[in-house]
Amino acid sequence: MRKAPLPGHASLADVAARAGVSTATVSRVLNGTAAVAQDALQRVQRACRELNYVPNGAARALSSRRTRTIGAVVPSIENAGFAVAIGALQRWLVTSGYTLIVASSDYDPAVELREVSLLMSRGIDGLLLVGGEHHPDLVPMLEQQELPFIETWTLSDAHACVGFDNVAAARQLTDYLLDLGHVDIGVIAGRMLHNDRAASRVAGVRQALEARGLKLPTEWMIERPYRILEGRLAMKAMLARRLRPTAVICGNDQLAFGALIEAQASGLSVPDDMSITGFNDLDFAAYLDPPLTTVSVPADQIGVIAGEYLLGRADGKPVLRVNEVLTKLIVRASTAPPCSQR
Amino acid sequence: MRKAPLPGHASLADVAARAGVSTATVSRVLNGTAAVAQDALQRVQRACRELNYVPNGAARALSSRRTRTIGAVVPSIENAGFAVAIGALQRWLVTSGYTLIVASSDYDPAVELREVSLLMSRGIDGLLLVGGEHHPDLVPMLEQQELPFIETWTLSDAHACVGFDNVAAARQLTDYLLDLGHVDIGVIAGRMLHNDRAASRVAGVRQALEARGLKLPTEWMIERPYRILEGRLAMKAMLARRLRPTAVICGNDQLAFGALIEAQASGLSVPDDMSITGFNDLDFAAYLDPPLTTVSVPADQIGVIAGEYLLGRADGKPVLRVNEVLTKLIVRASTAPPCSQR
DNA sequence: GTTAAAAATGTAAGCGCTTACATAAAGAGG
DNA sequence: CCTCTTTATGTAAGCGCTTACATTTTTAAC
Repeated sequence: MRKAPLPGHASLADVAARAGVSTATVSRVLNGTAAVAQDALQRVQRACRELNYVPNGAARALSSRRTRTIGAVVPSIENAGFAVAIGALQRWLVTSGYTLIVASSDYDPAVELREVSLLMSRGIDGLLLVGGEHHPDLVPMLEQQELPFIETWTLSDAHACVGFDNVAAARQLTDYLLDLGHVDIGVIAGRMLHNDRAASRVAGVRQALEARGLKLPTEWMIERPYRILEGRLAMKAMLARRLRPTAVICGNDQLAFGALIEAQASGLSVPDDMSITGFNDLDFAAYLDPPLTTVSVPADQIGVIAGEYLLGRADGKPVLRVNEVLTKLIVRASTAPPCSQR
Repeated sequence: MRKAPLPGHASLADVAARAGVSTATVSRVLNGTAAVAQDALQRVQRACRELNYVPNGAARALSSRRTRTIGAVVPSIENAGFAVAIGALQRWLVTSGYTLIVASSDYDPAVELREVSLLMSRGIDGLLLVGGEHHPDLVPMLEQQELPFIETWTLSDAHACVGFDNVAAARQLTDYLLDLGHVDIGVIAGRMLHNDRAASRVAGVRQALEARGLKLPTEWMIERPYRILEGRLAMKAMLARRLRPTAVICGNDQLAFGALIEAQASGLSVPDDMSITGFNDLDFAAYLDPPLTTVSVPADQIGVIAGEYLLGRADGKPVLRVNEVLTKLIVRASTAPPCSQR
């Protein structure tokens, strides 16, 4: 049941026939897997052009057992950090002829598991995951199918990873505040359920505090989704407490943004009356009033390194299991010593 | 060369053998394409579970001639609007078992063409594009391969589309400013080269102006990439002019943000000394000081409708070629009548 | 009980590539 | 000029599914 030789949908066999060579030779030209004589090569290229030949990826994947596709499942593609990493990853992959499938898990391990299953049945050669906290069936499934994967935004001692130590980063930020003289420090964290990065950051704050004999009071610890509005609400709640902290560490820049405007709306001066910090150093952080002290995270590097790892694995090349990227404390004007110190 | 019956990598034939049925029956169970007896169905499901069966998407795509994958090529996945649309599209697709491949063109038609070629050769059943301005070879290529595609963020009279009339939206915004009494209106536009949305918005401003016998002076028309910093620079340049406008229309919220802080840094009061508007109504727009007057765009709707269209086409169902979504003028506090009017 | 129609299942031919392996052509060495 | 490599090309067997078609089993109708 050979199809009619329409100009569209030409197969490799059509190209071979037109170029007067075998399908094997055409395949060699297309993939550069073996030397082909000059004239044959040109005849094949010409035939491809004339027939508007578009390779059939499914057939190629089936016979070569490589899909040339990488999957990425992130909590939310709308999150600027993940979007940047995804963008960097894709731009890197395309230089090797790979495509990228993306999916969002909405911070739900069950959804993440389903998405990964779908990607696997669709066919991928590698997978990018965020964080180290997954559905219990996820990693066994990946290992059982021998699918290379890498965890991002975290450092793992079990799996391949590219990221940073969230605990240490938060500790550094807290130490900076402590060194400034702050003692009463509050936290507006992201939701910690199914988000080990958020949880680690809070743990880092606690560690730094405890190292100086301080504690994080329950009433100064508020947990909210990563949104500007939620930051406002959280700050409003915090300011309603009997005592208020002199510095508030926020889980990310959005929460900090919201916290900042709410503090100002309540008549507080930042940083004079209260210091506020963010995390991620998104584009707007430098332009808030006052400019936000935060921690920059090289999301693009994370994406690229994940790509290098995954393609390396796909090609059987040696790769590093653990890839640490550097975060940096960006001190701007939203932090200062507490009133009492001046 | 039958592979060893490892627990991983079981094929449909392995499942069939274990369940004591033919491969056709297994396929029917998996796809629900035909009725299967109760007991056979259960035996098959059990066998799948026991063998950890994962379907081979390449084989499925090859024989069924459907990849169950949609492609999306946007200018930049880092752009919040596109990220939202992509997220909404993916969440919609997954409910039908479809996956999404994404790629960024960086506002370059040549790159867009390459990305689309790559996606086509990898195999997709439909394609989302942004805007109506492409490389001349792009649409012919899609039509020749009979690949369903839809243009987004724009309305087209030639192709399928989901979006809005950028000219009309900008006109509405400008009319609002004109009604407020502004006569001296400047524009900080996004780069118009290879971005018909940006160009259309400027055209809309011009139309509204001309309808009242006004013009957009060259020195009040600045074109910059969509970034906060660029907005600052643009405003700085505009304020350096001999005469300054009483209102500045910015191509998007980022430019408006930058313009706003630069105006304030120069000692201007917004909106008293100058009105400023944005476009898109991103999350931060409502929280700027003053809150930004802008135009909201339902990016999530665009993504979902694009998904409906593409899946509809893939299933041969009737679909609407033109899908208009509604933008809305969001009046906040960054706009007011000009000084002279008060 | 017989027969026709409906329902369930099986058979096997591809889908369009890649890639061992076989074969032929072209150089190299003596 | 003939054999031995080396290089270029062809042959054909899958890759793991779907699906038209054939066959068998069940159910319904009379």
